[in-house]
Amino acid sequence: MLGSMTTTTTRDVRAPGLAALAGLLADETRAACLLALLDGRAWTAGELARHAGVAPSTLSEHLGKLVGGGLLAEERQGRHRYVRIAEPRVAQLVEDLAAQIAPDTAPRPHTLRAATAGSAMARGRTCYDHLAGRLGIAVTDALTARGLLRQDTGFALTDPGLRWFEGAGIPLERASRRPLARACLDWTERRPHLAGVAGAALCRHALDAGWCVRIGTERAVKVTAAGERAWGELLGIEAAALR
Amino acid sequence: MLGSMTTTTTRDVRAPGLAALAGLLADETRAACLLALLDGRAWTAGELARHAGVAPSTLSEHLGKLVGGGLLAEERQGRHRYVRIAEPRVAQLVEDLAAQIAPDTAPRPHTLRAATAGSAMARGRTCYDHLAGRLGIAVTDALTARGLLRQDTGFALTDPGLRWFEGAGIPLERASRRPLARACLDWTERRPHLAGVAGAALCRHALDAGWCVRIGTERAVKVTAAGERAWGELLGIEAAALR
DNA sequence: CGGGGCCTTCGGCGGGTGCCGAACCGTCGT
DNA sequence: ACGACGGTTCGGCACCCGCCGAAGGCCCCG
Repeated sequence: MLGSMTTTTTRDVRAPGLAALAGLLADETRAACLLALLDGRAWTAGELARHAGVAPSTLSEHLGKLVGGGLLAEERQGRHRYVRIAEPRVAQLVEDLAAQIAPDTAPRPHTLRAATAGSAMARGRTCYDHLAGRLGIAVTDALTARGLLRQDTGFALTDPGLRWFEGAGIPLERASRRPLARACLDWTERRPHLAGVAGAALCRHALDAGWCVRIGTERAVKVTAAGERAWGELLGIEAAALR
Repeated sequence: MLGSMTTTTTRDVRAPGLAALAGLLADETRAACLLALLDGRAWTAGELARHAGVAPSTLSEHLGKLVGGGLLAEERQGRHRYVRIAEPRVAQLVEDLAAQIAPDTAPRPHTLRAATAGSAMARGRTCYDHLAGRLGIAVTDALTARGLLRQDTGFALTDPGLRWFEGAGIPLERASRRPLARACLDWTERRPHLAGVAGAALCRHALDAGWCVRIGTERAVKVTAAGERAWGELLGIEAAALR
């Protein structure tokens, strides 16, 4: 990644790569794009322009930088330019960065519509490719309480945890360079939840199996009736904790 | 942290906090300062100015931004202004960011002096408050091979691992909000090594007990003769792996 | 084949910011 | 008490970069 960065430097003390990478994130419009793309989907340039509130021409230049920097991957289809986050590590980086921001610095919603949308997001949402919000926390806590996930000495699945995934019919790609389990700090709950290969597999399975459905066009997800049963049977999660 | 950031925004889609935080890292001079401060020590403003190759007045302004943004903490002593990384999570953020940069993008050393210093750094160094380089990898691998650290399902100490730290006389602060074990991606070896509370405690103990000593004014560390014995007895690390 | 939608390129504008040198202030040493 | 030194403030300069509108290209659809 970061293919287009110059390496010309007089002193090896300098860090052009680091500054250039941070520079890609250091613009409000580009940051808004990356946060929007954290939903894991591919957006068109026009959608992002309207979302960020800038002219299409302006956004086109931003996309050029983000794609050139390796943060985004693009896919041209006819007259549309679809763009998505290039790699999970990019999503992780944006998440980590966002988690550094003090909670009280985050803007509060003003309108009722934004408030209800916000509370839906707080209940449950996807964070790139895994579950977050109160739902993500509840699942992570349940895994931990049942001895399937270990958080007290780090963050890793246990052997019973591996068997649980197998028993639930959720295959885990173990050959991946990506870590099997990783902590992602939730920026509404300020608590870690399950990310990594296992987090992504669990989220995908929950959506495929109809345990959760996406609501609206945002990242928010809702637990279905079937989901309440499944989460309860498999992890002993109370239905009340999912609402 | 990030106390001085404005929250005035017309749309909650915007992410002024994220962009502002990234903006602090998006300058070559500031990035050079942060990388230098990754040695965990406190530097004076003048040292940093000479290190970065800019006028003292210029660096003073940079320090104002970094301190104001909560990334650095300062301590005034007489006519000196000592500055250090404010919190471990800031160091973690810089490490994560640096790890994103492609290895072949990293500048290669030009002079012989830089090359030898580079190889000393590659052998062993500190990464903020824990061990890195080949030494850090060797220790992490040895912990993993002995079943004290689990990397295959995430990154966490095992129960024998907890007892090992106790038996070695290395106390672990368990009440901390900081994770006990965390993976830090080494940017010379491109492999994870032990960070977090356990990594910091192990590094501090290794320096206190004389297993390692700092060489030069950089982050590089060297394994002593006593260290070779200790690493061998406690973790079965071959002396050859430490050189 | 023509029209409209999506995107990109280009020119130009304005604001932000990194940089320096000069002047100033406080501290430490002599 | 004086000078040296480290750090800061200020003014000014130059550059970079985000923004827009206008114009053009490309693709799809009618």
